[in-house]
Amino acid sequence: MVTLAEVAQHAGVSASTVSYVLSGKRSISATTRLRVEQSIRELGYHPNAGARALASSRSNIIALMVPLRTDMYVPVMMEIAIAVATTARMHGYDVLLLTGEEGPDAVRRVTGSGLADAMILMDVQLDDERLPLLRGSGQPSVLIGLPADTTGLTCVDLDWSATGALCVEHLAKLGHHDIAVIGEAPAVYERHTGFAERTLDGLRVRARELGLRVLHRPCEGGYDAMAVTLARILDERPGTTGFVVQNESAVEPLLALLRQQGRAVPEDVSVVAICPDQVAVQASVRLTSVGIPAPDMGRYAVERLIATLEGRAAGEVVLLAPELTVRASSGPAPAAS
Amino acid sequence: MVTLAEVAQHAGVSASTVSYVLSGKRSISATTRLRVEQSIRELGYHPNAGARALASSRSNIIALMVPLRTDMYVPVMMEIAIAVATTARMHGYDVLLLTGEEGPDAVRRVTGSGLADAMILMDVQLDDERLPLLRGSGQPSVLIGLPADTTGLTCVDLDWSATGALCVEHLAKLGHHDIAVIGEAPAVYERHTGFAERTLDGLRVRARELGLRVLHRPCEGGYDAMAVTLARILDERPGTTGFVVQNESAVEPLLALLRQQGRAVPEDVSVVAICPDQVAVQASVRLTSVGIPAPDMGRYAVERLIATLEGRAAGEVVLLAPELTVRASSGPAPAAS
DNA sequence: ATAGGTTGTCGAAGCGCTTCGACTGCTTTT
DNA sequence: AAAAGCAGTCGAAGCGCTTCGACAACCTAT
Repeated sequence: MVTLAEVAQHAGVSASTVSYVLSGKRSISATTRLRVEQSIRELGYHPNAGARALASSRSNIIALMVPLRTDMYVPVMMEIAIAVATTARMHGYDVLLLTGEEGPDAVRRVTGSGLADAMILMDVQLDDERLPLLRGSGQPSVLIGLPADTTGLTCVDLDWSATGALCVEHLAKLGHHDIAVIGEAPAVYERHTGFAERTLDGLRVRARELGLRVLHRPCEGGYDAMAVTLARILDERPGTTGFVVQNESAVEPLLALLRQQGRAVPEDVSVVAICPDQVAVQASVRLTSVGIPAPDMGRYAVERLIATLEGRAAGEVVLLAPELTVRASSGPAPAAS
Repeated sequence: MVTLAEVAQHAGVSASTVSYVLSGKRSISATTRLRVEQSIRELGYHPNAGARALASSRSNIIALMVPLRTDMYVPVMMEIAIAVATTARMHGYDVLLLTGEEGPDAVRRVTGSGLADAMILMDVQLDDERLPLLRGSGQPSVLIGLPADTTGLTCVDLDWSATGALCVEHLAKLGHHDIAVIGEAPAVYERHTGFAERTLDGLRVRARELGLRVLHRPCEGGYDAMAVTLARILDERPGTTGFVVQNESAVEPLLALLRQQGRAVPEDVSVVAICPDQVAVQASVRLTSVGIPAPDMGRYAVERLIATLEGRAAGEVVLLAPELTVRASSGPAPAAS
């Protein structure tokens, strides 16, 4: 293993000079810099991470806490994680992968040991138990998701409330009056995950303003669960012509079931999904959808975090505006029979 | 921030004693140990990760390199990643998330800087450019996937060749003669990803032994691509009654298209999928499938790695035996018309 | 009783880096 | 021409921990 001292000796300068060449924190003459850089290359020098962390008390690591539940759409999580890792690298940071499993302890451990300089938390619940710790520790952090109380916290999220409103507006404009919302699995609501509740609220409020009727049903993914849920919905509100689907894994089953029952999409019923664009275009009917900008969320989170680390920013909530793309699954409501 | 020295002072012992209490590397009297542990708790001490890494030259971090491509089934990646993180934590290790993007440079960086003690590589290609570096660096590592040359490497993977054979055997036993294989996206074959090629080889060899005809077609996911692929297959081999699907995102489209064409599953055609069990049971027809044991793969990888770090193991290839579960998508071949 | 082991503890020497103050020659200002 | 400033470099002091050798104090065998 090559050390700073060896590079210094090879280049004929002192260790501190090499350090300053590396960090750029003091001016170095062009000739010296070149010589040092040459030595670094020749010897294949890599600064030792531990020594660096010890001396500077900065690890250049960002901790990312991902949920290990699988009841939410996993590819979105993965996309966010990858965006976080990629963006972090662009800024010279590495990413430590923490699972939600450890819970608050992980926050304590990472904060206390100086393992990471900052944290990103995903899958934030409205009343998340990690938040008091985070506030108390003074650890720079960004939440992906919106808890109930955001004082002193930096949060990045899709504006789910606006997302819900947008879906219902689209259907209203097309003349639909009875809307059914296929929600996430019941467990998601039970643990008060912000995005699910906010979507529903935003949707309901706008629906009321527009004079639409809304029926909301949580739904596990898969065909069997969807079949039961759909049957109940059509039983209770036979006139339902618009569907908003938030649970990605219910989308395809819904389309298949509707087809099977002879209800044409979009002639008889319209479907609006809340899902990544890639899913929307790969479905059996190209779906009118509000996209989930996972990469943006990851990227923003890292950028906010680094701004905070550099003292360029403080607690703040960033809500990304939702965008609805009209595709082939929504159309004018059928004339009332 | 509380330091070792402060704990030592509080407990009335020397710093080294506290260190030995923590590591258990020398015997400590019960009374002293208790006193030290008490002080640690009272002061809320957490060892500093950087200092530890510097002094011991072990970071207790495992680097996990995940592909950032999205042309392969993402949830499997995520499941592996989560299993890796969870297992690693159980052994006192943290996980650093590296994206494939950096490629060989990441290996150099992590190896050189002592950031991580070991690496796990996913999405290994048959002739992976990271391998020479890995061999050269002496960095302990485990591959999830099987390259062409495994000398000196530790690898964990599903036995894809046996998987392919298993699928074809099942269909043969049911009396099918003409088999079509819906493969991964062409790009996956082009970059010589081991698992795709091995599956195909295993399947073909066994098919020849059993006297079956096999037609293989790579296929992007989604309805449109699948429609084209299916049309071509049925055009070339109208008598095809058995399908083996490796590309997860082609499965549902295939089922929908067959249904649409009036071919009943499993009465007219049988479908065997290679996918996680969860996907198999959630599909519109409960799929006969060979499962992908993602959590096992992650867990094994970490356990091998830790064994290597502790000098309890050397390079070795672990192939997990595939298991086929019969569900509702496969049945006896229809009588020849 | 004495040589030889154990057991439990301490002190000190680093691990490889960052960073602060100090110093040397210059160039600029007055 | 002296004072002041600046660019460029160095030496040394740590950062908080692990680990090695040393050394008491005690226990066992002869």
